[in-house]
Amino acid sequence: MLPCMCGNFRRTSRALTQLYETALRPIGLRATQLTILQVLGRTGEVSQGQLGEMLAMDSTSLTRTIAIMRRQSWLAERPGKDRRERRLRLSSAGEAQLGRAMPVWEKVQSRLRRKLGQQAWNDLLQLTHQVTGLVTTKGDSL
Amino acid sequence: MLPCMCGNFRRTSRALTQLYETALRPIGLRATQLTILQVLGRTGEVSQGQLGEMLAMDSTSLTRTIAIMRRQSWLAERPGKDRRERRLRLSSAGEAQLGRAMPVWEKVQSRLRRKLGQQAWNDLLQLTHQVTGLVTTKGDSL
DNA sequence: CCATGATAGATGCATATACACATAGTTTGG
DNA sequence: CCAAACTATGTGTATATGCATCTATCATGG
Repeated sequence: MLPCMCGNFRRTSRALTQLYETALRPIGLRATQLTILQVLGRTGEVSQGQLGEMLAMDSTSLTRTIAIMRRQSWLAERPGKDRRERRLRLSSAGEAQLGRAMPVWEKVQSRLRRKLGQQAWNDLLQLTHQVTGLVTTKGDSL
Repeated sequence: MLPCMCGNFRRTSRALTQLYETALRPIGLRATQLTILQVLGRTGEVSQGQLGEMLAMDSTSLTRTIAIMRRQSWLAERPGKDRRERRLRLSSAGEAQLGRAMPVWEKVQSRLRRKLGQQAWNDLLQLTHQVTGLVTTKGDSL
């Protein structure tokens, strides 16, 4: 058991990413890309900066990932009233890709949930969410 | 709260990585590199493949990280009896770097533990370890 | 001992990701 | 209305990471 919380999370993320990406490989989707499709599917149109905040990801990092997803025609964008903004949403091809991904994703989720047990599963979703909130809160004394 | 366990872990990893790397930046150490120093400090000499297994990381990915750390002279290596293997250990400069990193790391760990509470902290270390084990076990029905 | 198949690590390629810095557009005090 | 400060995103650069594939070794059955 690594004593470092960060090292632990990074290791588990690598393991989970391999699990999910192995399942998603046949439909040509990476873990990050699935997350973006899922978030946009829920929220509708958001700016790149808002998306970065929701994902705890540097919004300039999203520039490259979005470019890749646009090449696949999964995303549509338009400028906002503030013309510096890129407002992003799923294209119809993006909705279709999300539709192909969901059954695969649900199967992986289910198998993992069964292995872990409902209690540990719920605890993990809650705790990881809590940590993200604690760590990303502005002005915290961390 | 993202519904995807993988997406959740990846997001929390990004947040934690920023927290830890901000603290480690003054001594010029990345999160992955700290983990490798800590593991080698504990285990002594191991092969690249063994290290990859301990970190749930593709051992060929380690080739590049190890090269970077060797440029900093933090690692020493020698071939094993099996001459395909690279057996790795900390150099004295690596031990010194680990020594510089530990107080910084402990401070970040403490602050986060205080914020989270001892119970959540322990639960997280245990649960993340469990997930890693479940997901990386060979021949699992996942 | 040798041909075969298996394994450890190296390399090419692609994505993920952060940060520093450059740019364009916005906001605001005067 | 304008200059200064601020903000959203793009770009250059570096590390992180996985997979396919290649090479050097090793292990094993004849």
